[in-house]
Amino acid sequence: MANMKDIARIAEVSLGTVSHVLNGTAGVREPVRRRVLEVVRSIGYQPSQLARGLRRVQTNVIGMIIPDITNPFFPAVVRGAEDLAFSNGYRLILCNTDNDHSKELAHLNELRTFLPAGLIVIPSNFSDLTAQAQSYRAAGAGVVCIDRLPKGWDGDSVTANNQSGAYRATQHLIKMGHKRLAVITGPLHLTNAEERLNGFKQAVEEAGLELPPEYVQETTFDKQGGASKTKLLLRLIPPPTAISAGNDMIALGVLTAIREAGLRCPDEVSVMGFDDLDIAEITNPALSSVSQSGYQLGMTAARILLERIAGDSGPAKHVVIETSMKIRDSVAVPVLAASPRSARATKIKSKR
Amino acid sequence: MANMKDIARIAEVSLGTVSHVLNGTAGVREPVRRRVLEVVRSIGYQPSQLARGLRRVQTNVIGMIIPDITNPFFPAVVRGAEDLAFSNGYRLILCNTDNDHSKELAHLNELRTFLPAGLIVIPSNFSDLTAQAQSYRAAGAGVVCIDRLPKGWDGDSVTANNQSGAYRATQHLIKMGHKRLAVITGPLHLTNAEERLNGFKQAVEEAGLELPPEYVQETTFDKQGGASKTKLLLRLIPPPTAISAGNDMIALGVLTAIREAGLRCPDEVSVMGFDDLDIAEITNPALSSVSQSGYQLGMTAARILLERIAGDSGPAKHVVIETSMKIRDSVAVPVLAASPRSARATKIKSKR
DNA sequence: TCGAATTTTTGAAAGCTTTCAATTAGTACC
DNA sequence: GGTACTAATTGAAAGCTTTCAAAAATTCGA
Repeated sequence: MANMKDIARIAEVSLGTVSHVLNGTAGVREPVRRRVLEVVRSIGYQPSQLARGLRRVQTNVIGMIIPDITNPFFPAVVRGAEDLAFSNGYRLILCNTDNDHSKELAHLNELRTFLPAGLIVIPSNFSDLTAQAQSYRAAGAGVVCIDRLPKGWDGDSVTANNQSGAYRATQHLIKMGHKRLAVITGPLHLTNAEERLNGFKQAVEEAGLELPPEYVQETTFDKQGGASKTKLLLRLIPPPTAISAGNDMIALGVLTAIREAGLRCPDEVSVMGFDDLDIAEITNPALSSVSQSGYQLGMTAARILLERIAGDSGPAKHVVIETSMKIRDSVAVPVLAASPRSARATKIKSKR
Repeated sequence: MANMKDIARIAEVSLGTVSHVLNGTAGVREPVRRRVLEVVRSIGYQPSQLARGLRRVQTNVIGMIIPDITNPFFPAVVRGAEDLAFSNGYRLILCNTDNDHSKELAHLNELRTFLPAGLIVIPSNFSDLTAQAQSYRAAGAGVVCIDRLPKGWDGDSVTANNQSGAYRATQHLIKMGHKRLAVITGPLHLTNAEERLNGFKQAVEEAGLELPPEYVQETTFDKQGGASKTKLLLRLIPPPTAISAGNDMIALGVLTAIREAGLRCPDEVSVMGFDDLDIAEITNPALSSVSQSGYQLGMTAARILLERIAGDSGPAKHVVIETSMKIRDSVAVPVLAASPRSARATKIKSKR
């Protein structure tokens, strides 16, 4: 591959001049500039990112660390980040941690040796990111934490307004007439799961409703967790008439478990999701959910990172992205009978 | 960050020796070796991937070029590749092309300057990959093409057995008693779409059934395409009793359009998908589909690439991954009446 | 114990860019 | 046309590693 030395030779200028033309680091007389550019074009020269990065102590790489690209919420996040990064000349190195903090650590240590311009991280369980980020920042790289925050995080962050989203979703259930609301949360050491639970509790308390401890179940953010906890909830006496799920994957499990228990959603049990994944439209019944834009999450993180790279050294930024409600068919007015199990279920059309 | 010079100074050896210890490129006497390793450990040294790549003319980066990570089939592919790459010390740079060959070209040109060890590519529409791959290979980088192949591709490839998958799926429809089979294919300039169509046709011909040209519809690989072509198919006289979709996203649109036309699946129209995405379990009715493992696709590509990196310079490899049928509820025995539209639909349980 | 053969270790160069101090060219003004 | 500037250009060093030829150390056999 051609290098700057070739350009310099052919254009009959020095190496330094070629660099100045390419980077605009010093004034270059117009005819010379044109001559160099012409050679660059004709030869199809592209600067070595390695040599450039080595010299500048910074590459055009952004490390993106996420739990698992296979989880349907994350691709949009990655895409949002990639789009903005790409259009600004940056490239993404994608790393999956499977929520394993030792895998995360391995990625963090390895990525450092690429001298990335920055990192966008969805922290793993019990992440040690706070300490690691310190050394990245010392090396002049930005670190933006998204979706959920490790404990003690004081750097830039982009998160959804989980609390208000869950709060409004729960209000919706209450307005529909539900009095016995249960919640199946994600792992509560994750800030997003915790915030959603807080939003739920806030709405329940404000409405003066009781919340028996058995009505709050914690599990993993997946279908299986949702299904097993739902089985448990439906066996309680009295059972809840509505279940608020920590995310859509959990909600998927809830729907399955309701069906397997011989009950019908929304006739006998209402379900509310969170995330508004594409699948929410497809489930039967279509899932009402709190919509948060993963794409915007990722893109905002990239935007903040680019600002940092451009030199912004102001105080930490905490962007909170608002959610919106997507009302579909999984929530209805509850059956009035004390024990819905024995009640003659009457189909009541959900309000749209 | 510490560098090899520091190690050499502290361990009281030369730079070359440190390198030899780290890479095993020359015999180093045991006590010396231990001394160096001890310093490396205590200082937490990690080699600069940039300097190493620059010198070796090859980095531990693999470029992964795909149409769009947001498309539900691709995350598993990426994950399969990442898992094997990561465990062998390689990192993935992820690039989305949106099936736009100029965007693909931009990525290909830019990636080159990272001196990647190789590329895994799902080619875009009208991809110019064949020419580009040449120059990558000349630079000692492997290029593996997956999922679909650009025209004239003669390099390594990993694809699903699209033809046999579609063939067997269509046989299944025929065995269920369908005589009027329609197909909605993806863009036929994509080899995978074409192969699936061929498999479909093969089964139809072998069964001695007629295939009116209007029963073959081509569209994009998405919901919308599936929906609009289905509307068209259902207006034909006579309409098909079964529709084979080019992939599950198309099938999703087919299901929606059937419902919107006031018909029922599988009672009045049977539907067969391709890919067996996670959503296939969720649709109503659950979608019968041809299952292909994206994870295995990605992982196999990474395996071949690693073999190439390790020095294998044998002839091009063409791995074909077998598919399997996932029978669910979207296919049933067709209603016998000549015009299903007017027939009194009788629910017939699909065989499992 | 000596010389030859082998193994270890060393030092410098190369890979490609950016950057800085130093040099050269050009401009403006008298 | 010459001086005092300013602006443009140059050349070398630095960033960190690998690799190769050469030098030094060790081993082996007699």
